[in-house]
Amino acid sequence: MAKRKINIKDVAARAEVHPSTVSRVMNPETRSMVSQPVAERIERIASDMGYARSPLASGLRTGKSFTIGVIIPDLSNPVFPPIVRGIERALSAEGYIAILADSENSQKGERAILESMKARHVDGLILATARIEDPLVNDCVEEQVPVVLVNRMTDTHDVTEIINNDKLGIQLAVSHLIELGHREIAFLGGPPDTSTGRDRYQAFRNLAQDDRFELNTDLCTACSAFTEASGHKGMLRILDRKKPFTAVVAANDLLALGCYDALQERGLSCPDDVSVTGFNDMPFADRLSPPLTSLHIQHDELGVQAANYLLAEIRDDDAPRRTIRLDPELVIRGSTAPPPIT
Amino acid sequence: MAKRKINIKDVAARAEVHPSTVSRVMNPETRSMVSQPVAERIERIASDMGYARSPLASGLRTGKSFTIGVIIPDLSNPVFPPIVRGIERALSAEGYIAILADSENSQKGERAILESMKARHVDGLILATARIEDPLVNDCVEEQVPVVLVNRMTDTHDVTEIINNDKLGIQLAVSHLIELGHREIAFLGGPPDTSTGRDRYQAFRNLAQDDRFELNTDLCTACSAFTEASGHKGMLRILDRKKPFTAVVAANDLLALGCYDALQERGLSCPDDVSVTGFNDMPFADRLSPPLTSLHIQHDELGVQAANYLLAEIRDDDAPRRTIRLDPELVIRGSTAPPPIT
DNA sequence: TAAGCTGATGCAATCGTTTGCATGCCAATT
DNA sequence: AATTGGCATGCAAACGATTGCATCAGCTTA
Repeated sequence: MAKRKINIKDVAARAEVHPSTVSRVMNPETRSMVSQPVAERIERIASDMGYARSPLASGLRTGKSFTIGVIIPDLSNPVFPPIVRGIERALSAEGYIAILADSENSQKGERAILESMKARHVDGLILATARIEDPLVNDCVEEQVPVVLVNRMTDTHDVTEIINNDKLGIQLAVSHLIELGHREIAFLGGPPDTSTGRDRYQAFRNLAQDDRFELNTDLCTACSAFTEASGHKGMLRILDRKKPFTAVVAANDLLALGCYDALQERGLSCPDDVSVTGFNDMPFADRLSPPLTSLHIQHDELGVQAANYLLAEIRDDDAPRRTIRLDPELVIRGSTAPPPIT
Repeated sequence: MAKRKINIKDVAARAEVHPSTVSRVMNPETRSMVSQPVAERIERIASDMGYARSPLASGLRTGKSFTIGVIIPDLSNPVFPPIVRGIERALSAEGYIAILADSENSQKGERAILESMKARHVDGLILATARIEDPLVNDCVEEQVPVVLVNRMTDTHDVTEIINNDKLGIQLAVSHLIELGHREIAFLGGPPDTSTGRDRYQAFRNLAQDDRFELNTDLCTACSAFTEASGHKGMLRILDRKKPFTAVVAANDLLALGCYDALQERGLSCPDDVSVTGFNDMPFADRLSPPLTSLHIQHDELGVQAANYLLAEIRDDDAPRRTIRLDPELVIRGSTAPPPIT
């Protein structure tokens, strides 16, 4: 026989006080309104009876749900699980929970998810799906739903963003290649409608202007998604242009993997013929063949900070919006080596 | 100016009917109670006004939340993201959402998460954390919270479980090794308090009894967690016993990776000196060095089925509990080869 | 034509909390 | 001694939906 769920009234009855008094005791904010001895007694009785307050009911009344929506473009991209984990850990420490959805990279999916989350009265949202122009973000801002972007940013609005310092990352990768002696460097870019796609490319171009190496746009291409397949196709495009190069900077590890495949198909060896750098330092990057030189980003920390800033905005409407950039670190592994001697 | 959230009363007022009528129209179950023309009019007005019903409020009244709790032991274990994805996809197709939590392999964490989820009135739970003796599962069963286990099973209760066919998996791995000519096979097992740990070991032992090869318990060990570090330590234990062997069956890919490390430390080459098989066929297993021969399990499908069976149990209290075993497939890659010629 | 039925809709209580306001008490102030 | 003030608590109306029951109109049927 399932013992009936006990509620605030049961506690009140047993303690011979009014339910509202119990409510005040249970809520840290209002706890001070009730006298010490009464509060203590109620607290004891409540825990004796195993009282647990119903977030549904209180949420209904207060409009808060202690629930955060998290939308991820693709959970099978290994960057995201650690971020989600960080988010989840930071949220649960504050009594919030995460409701997770994977949009599978579809804008339509995102919209549907967003609606469903708003209907559920999430207190805020963490989006890892943002594009440079993103109507979803607009909607949230307009409707005053607190939102924080993680890993990607948007241009159109003043929103808190927790992202990686892409400029620094690309700098580190390129410097490393230049030090090894590379001068003809290809760039395998991400989708230009994402900030990670655009900014990494921009950083790459800007470096070239510093005349540390020459930019050859024939050696640059943008892939339509951050996937192996897309990286593979992109690399083939570059190869087909028949311009010489000795290194590839990929905007993401998965693209780098696609690049591995394309090189192999064309009989080129990495790193003997071509060096490759990735971006993200995904789990097990050290175990790939060859182990991938990549930029380690602070996945967990990205998630943790996103969660914390979101909570700050939830608690204080006009907490300042900011853009936090976490610095990546170059991890040098076996996919980069000096260029072949010609 | 944020347009105020419109509710069922607003719609009722505009349509000049009673809120209850609107409620009936909005709910497919009761839709038939109201006459066609009125229903249509209400529906039109509701969508004109952009009405969205509040799951909180209706949940409060009905006791349902259309929310499912998902507890994962470790999101950084690459088996889980695809499972979570499958779960999430299947749930959202039916209007449910997933609230995700990572217990970080701690029983205490699990308990806390469970409480928080029950307080939030989840309609059911999917646990990927089950141990063979699992008090959490007991609690759920006792309190009649629908629960489905995924990837792991428990002995103590009659609960629906969606798991991999471990016996078949181990059979496939061992047969493969025997065909290659191996006779002295080591076993790197998982935690014996998990079904995946225990059953894989049991399957391994039973095969030995079929006298296809000889079981040598000196060549078998159990690791305390499904992690690389634990696999590494386990493999060193086996190596230190100085018994000859030419192959290792690991109960999980991460253990196999730890095994790679241990072998390398001792100057042994895989697969030239020792063949290794994994289990799970984690993403990028094909790109490891050497590419890992492993058992491909249907991650997505595991998740999808878990979600679907859970929904079935939610809708029908006494839907039968079952144990579904999905068959894995052996994927042969570069970590297995004939034993060295002596 | 009265009784009975059916189908559509309204009524009001309910789910479990929160919270602005009212109340009542006691101590302090003048 | 009367007024003021403050503190602790009770009261009751929300929050937004659902649902058993009542009602009522319009039919059928005897």
